[in-house]
Amino acid sequence: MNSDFIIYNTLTRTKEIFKPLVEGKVGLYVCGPTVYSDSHLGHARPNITFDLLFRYLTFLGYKVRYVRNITDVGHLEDEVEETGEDKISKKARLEQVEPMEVVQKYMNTFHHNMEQLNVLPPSIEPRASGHIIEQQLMIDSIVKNGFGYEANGSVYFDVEKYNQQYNYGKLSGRNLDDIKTNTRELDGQSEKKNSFDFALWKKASPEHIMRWPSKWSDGFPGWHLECSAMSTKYLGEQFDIHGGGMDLTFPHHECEIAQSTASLGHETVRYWMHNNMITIDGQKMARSLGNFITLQELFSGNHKLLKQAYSPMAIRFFILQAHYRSTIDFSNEALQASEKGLERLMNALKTLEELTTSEKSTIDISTPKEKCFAALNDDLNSPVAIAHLFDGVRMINSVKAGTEKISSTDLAELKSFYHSMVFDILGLKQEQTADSANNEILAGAVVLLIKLRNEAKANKDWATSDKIRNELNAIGVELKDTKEGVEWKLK
RNA sequence: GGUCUCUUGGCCGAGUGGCUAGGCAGCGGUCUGCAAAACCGUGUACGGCGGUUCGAAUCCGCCAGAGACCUCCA
Repeated sequence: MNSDFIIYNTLTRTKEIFKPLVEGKVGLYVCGPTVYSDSHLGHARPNITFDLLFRYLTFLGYKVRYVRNITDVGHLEDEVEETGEDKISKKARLEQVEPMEVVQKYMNTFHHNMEQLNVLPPSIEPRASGHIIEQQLMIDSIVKNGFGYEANGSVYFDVEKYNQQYNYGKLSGRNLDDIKTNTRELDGQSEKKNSFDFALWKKASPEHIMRWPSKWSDGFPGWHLECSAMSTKYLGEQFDIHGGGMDLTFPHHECEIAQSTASLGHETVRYWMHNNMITIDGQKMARSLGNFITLQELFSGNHKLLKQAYSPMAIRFFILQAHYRSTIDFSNEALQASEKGLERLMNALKTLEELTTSEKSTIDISTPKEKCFAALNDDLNSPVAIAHLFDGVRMINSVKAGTEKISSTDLAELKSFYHSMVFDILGLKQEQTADSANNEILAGAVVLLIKLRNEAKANKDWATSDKIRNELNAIGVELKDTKEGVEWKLK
């Protein structure tokens, strides 16, 4: 690549040329899910966005260490109850359910869903529960440096003191005075010096079952701490990119900066990247609004808002068709449009394998290619890259239709470009509809029926030929009469 | 209430001070026994009102509407 890769840095609010800390290597940390319930449509966004980043950086030749955590401690207790089928008494429930059971169950679901979406696994997937010691050590250094204080077995971060020396609010564009006047006063915060101080270590209440011993109390780490501790552990005291959803900017990422700075004396992250939200009818998806759709429901179509099932690839394509920093509004219409567009793109990839070549090309294949990469280099602009991919689709179809010609060298280049862009970078794949054994039997039967239909056609017995076509269509096999003969495929 | 963002053709969505993506849907045509697919042609959209400018949908102001964060959140 001869042009620079540019990314938007939330910290500076500008697009910056990406320069890794170490030549040829990239350290990438992304906030992963809290595994207390099924993964939902919202989880698809950051994971696909940063999967694209991971894939593209890799394609550019970087050796990427991608760390994405699993949050499996902290506020888990409350959430377990909220999944509430019915109101089993708290105590009974806590006695019956091992928290790690909940964690394991939803972590498995998450992994399965990510695989369906063709999201590559990260290089390291650390769990907060496995890094309690690292977190405790970090608390030690924060306290030692004077930015943390103990109160009644819990440890809090002293935001006001930190802000005297550093800038609390630099990422989210807030200043402490505003926060002071606008933070809601909540009950039970009396042990904190200020309401905006946040917990580094929380003493566990008697019924809280996830707890670890410490010199302060039996308790659990504060919810911002894991990312600071684990990113530093695996990527070093300074690393390239930290990603996550926009809703994490404040307070989560702001607190991460404060913790790391308070502990190490300097910031760790060079580029902050934030993906925007998915909305439904213009509103963020939330349990309380009743517009919450899990990935499982999306793939099966089993939800009142869904008119049909949507394949994982249709969801992936839908998300890639919007820029990651824009909100994207969910609707059946939009998803159906993506589904059809994806089909068109994937058909063109099959067509690419069947094209006949000519002496000279009448098309310029370098244009879509260059524009595609230019788009990705410009802050990962996947929608524009896809637009240029469709320009190429028109070329491919024109060659097939015979209105344009392509040389063998151009065809080879075009194939290689489409394979890299569509499969390796965008991470799309042809969907499998049946296993290969079934396919063989099915193919034999379909070929036989096509043969019978051809005989009927030869006799101008349109009733029979249409019947065969319609019946096959009804069970999911689509026939097309082309100049080269009859083509068929599973719908 | 505070901070911030957004408002693009039927739908989704890029982009940008003049050369005005793309997908889906629609319409007309070619092809076909018909259909499908494919191909060709077709839409001067940028919330409203002012201002700056030779020129703004793109910059500025005001108004209206929507949303995000401020509490767990992707």
